[in-house]
Amino acid sequence: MTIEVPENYDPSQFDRPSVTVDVVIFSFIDNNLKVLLVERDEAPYAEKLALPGSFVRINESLDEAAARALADETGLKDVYSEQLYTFGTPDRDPRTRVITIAYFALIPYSLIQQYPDKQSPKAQWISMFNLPDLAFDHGEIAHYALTRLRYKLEYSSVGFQLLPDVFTLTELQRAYEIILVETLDKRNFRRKILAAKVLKETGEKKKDGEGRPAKLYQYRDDAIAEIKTRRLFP
Amino acid sequence: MTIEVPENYDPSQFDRPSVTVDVVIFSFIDNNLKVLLVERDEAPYAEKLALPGSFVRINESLDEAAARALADETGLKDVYSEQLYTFGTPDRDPRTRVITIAYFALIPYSLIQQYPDKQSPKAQWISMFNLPDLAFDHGEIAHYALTRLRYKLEYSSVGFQLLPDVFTLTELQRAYEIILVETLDKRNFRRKILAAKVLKETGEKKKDGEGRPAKLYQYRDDAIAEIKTRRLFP
DNA sequence: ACAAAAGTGTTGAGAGTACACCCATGC
DNA sequence: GCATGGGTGTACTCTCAACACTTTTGT
Repeated sequence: MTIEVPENYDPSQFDRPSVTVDVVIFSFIDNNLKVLLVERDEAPYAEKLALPGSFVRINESLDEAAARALADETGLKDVYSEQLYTFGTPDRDPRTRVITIAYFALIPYSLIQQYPDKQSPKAQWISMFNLPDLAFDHGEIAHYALTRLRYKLEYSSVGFQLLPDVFTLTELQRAYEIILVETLDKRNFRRKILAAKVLKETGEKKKDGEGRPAKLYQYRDDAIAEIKTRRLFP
Repeated sequence: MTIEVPENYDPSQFDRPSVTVDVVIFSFIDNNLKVLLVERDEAPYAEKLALPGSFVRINESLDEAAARALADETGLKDVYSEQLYTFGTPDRDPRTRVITIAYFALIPYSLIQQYPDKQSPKAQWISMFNLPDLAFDHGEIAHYALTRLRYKLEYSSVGFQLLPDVFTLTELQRAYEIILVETLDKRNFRRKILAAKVLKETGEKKKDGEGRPAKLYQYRDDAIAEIKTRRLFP
């Protein structure tokens, strides 16, 4: 919704900043890390892409606002999401002072495919490694989220959240490799992921594709995703 | 000119939340981790202690607002400070909707002692291990900051920021032990701290105190405080 | 000389890393 | 039977963790 404001509109007359949430929604699609972006059709930055976001309503929590923004664009609820950082330089939105609490979320693309009509027609999935200029400081926010995602891949095991319900270890490894931009040793990767005990075999095997069929795994809901790293002090 | 407004926009009411910063300021005083708290003299929570904080002004960044809040209570500028988390449940302040961006800061008590008159008379240093009930959700925020501090002690080496300009390794170890609530091995502690190359000897020795005089160290400004931990994947 | 705190090395265990071949399936 | 990707084990290295005695000073 937009309203008309006078020519002499002066943002500083509002002594309260506006508060929004913006969500960096990642998924792994076509062997690529993609982020969900929406077209803006209002000034400023019309025709630039932006992160999905929303004003924080007066009676909802920040987490709720982020979940709502995510659901508006994807139709999904109850996905992995966490608060990222709060961005609030005075000039990040040229219209008025806007402080945004950024979130990041990981969703399996299979859920989107299941209900394709629930995804907003304005939303599109763009490769994180080939981002266009985004509106506001959203490019910076997206890259901050990527850094956080890489960091989390290293000390926890949230990688599954980006993949379909069932997947092979090779597919999981491929996702790690593409996001981290490096190759990993197959045997060591498997040993560590399995040692973390966050996966369970489904008993099924992947039928399509060439070569020997791969075992299919899924995430154990009861598992704790944090992998203990060595501590600095014992 | 048009601007975007919330979907539930109602011009007759103020639908913008207030935005504040609150700062958890730690120092190590009298062999204890202490946090700087201020007396409130207005309702609600009059006579309860609260974190130092301030409304975010319309033309200052969040970092600037936090630095200002910190300087108002301590007289100090340019101290270690970072954004912690943003708290925004609708009822955290009973008067009105207030979203607060929490920061945490580490300062050496010696700086306070140097200019004692610059510290606000309303401010007091309270043991983090014996906190009274604080106003709003400030108790929760302070404990969140403690968790972050402990975590940072383990993978980086920010411990010095809590100590005077020069200190002995035993004093530094004592601080780690008290904050982490565990005893550390003296030889292993020294080896790791020195291997991180964030300290330099001053050449001086501590003269007072009993026993053999200890070498005095200070922080190397050019050092990088992050200690590399083992990565999950090579 | 003794009390008090500073300072210093070594060894065993466990995790990390590097590396190459056999297996199951479809065509 | 061969092409394709799946799956497996082992040896070396390095960091971590545990542990006790000597050194320097003041009294």
